[in-house]
Amino acid sequence: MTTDSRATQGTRAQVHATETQPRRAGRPRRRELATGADPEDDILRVAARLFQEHGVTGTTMSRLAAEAGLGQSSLYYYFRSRDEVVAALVARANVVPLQLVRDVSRADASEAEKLRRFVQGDVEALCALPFDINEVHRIAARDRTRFQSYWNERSQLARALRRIVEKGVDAGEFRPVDAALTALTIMANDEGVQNWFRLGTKRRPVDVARALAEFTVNGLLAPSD
Amino acid sequence: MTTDSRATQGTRAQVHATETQPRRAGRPRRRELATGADPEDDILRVAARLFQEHGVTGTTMSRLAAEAGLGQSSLYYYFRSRDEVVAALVARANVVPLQLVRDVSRADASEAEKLRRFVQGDVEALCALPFDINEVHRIAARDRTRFQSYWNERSQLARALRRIVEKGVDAGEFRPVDAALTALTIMANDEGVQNWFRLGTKRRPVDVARALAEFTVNGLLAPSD
DNA sequence: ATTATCTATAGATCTATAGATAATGC
DNA sequence: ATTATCTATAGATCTATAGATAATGC
Repeated sequence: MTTDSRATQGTRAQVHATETQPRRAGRPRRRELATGADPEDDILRVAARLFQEHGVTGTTMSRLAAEAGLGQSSLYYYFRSRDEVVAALVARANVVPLQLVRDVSRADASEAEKLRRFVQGDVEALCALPFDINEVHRIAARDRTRFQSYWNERSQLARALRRIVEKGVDAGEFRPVDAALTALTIMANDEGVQNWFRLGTKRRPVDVARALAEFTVNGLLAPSD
Repeated sequence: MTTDSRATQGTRAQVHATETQPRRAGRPRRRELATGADPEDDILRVAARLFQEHGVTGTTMSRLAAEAGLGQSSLYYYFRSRDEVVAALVARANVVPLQLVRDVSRADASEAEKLRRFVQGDVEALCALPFDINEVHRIAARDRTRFQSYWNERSQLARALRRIVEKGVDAGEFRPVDAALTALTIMANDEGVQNWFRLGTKRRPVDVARALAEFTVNGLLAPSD
C-alpha cells in the first residue's frame, strides 16, 4: 500500500447523485456500469447476489469486481479482502428485524396482534434481502468473536420477542409455553420460510408472510376464546 | 485416466469389517486413519462436516483428502471431482424424512397425531444430519436438472404432508387452511429450527423437536375442541 | 494534490492427471 | 492381475500488491 487509500480510511467522499451526475474525481472506468452513486453500495449489492448463488468462497474477487463494473484490483480500493465485504454485509442483516420488533413492542395492541405484525413484517423483510439470512448465520458462526455485534443483535431480537410472548402468557392470551424457546422457534420459522421462499415459488412474499403469521399466532393462542 | 479406476466403475468392493480386519488389496496408506470399513463413507462423513464449516467451495480436495486419511490425489480414485462428492451427499438428504412421512401416513392415528409424529421425527432427523439441509438446498438449487431426483423427492414429501393436512381439514380436526401452502410451511419450519439448533444451543434436539411439533399442531387445530 | 481507476505480476494456491509402487487375489 | 495407494507436476487459477495513469479539486 503506497498511499493512504479508501480501504484504509474510515471516511467517505459522500458524493451524492444529482440529476446530471458531476463526474467524480479519479481515473474513469473503462466500462461504466454502476447505477448507484456509491460504488461501495454497488459492490455490496452485487456481492450479496453472488454469495447467494455461489457461496462466499465460491465468489472470486475477480468476478465480484467485474460484475460491479471494476477491474479486479480496483476492488481492493474499497475492500482490503473478501472478508471485509462479508463483514459489511453481515452488519446489515439484523437492522430491519430489530427496528421492527421495537416498533411493534411499542404499539398499542394485544400481544397476539404485536406478534402477528412482527412475523408478517419479518418474513417480508427477510424475503426482500438479497441473500439468505441462513448463509449469514453460517458465516457469522465461524468466528463468534469477530461477528460479536451480530450475535448481540440476534440476542436483543430474541429477548424482545420473548417479552412479547411472556406478556401474552401472563395476560392469558397465550398458552403457558416456554417463552424463551418459543421466541427462538418463531425466529427459526421466519428464517426457514424465507429460505424456502428463496428456492423459488409462485407465491408472493406477502402471502407467505401472512400464512406464517397466522400459523404462529394460532399456535400460541389459549384454547378458550 | 490410465486404467479403469473405482471412480469410473459403478461397482463396489463391499469389503465388510470383521473383528480382525483382513487387509484390503492395494498399496497401504502412509497414515491409516479410517475408522469405518468403507473409505467412501469415511470421505462423505468428513465432507459433510467440512462443507458445513467452510462451505462447499471453501473445502479443497486437498483438505478433504487429508482429513479422510488420504493423499490429495488418492481422493480422485473415489470421486472424479468435488461435484461428485456433493452429489453423493445430496442423494442422502431426503431419505429419512421420506421414509418417515410414509410410516406416519400409514399409522392408525388422527391426522393431528400423524402430523405431530412427523414434525417430531423430522426435526430430530434433520438435527442429526452432519450438515445443514439448507446448504443442500442451495447447492441443489444451482442446478435443477442435475439434482432433479432431489427435487422430486422434496415434492413427494410436500405432497404426502399436504394429504395429511387435507384429511385433517376434511375431518374437521384442522382449521380450513390452504393445505399446499401449509405443507410447505411445515417443512420450512422444521428446516428453520434445524438451522437454528445447529448454531449451538443447550437445548436437546428432542426438546426442540417436541416444542415445534406441539406448536405446529396447535397452529392448525380447529378452535372448537 | 487528491482521487479512483488502470496494467502488470509475484507468489500462493488448487485441480486433475500421469505414472510408479506395494499390497492382496488367484 | 487387480487394487488402492503414492509421488510428482502441468496448467489454471486467484489474491494482493506495486506502480502508472487520467480524471477532478483547489
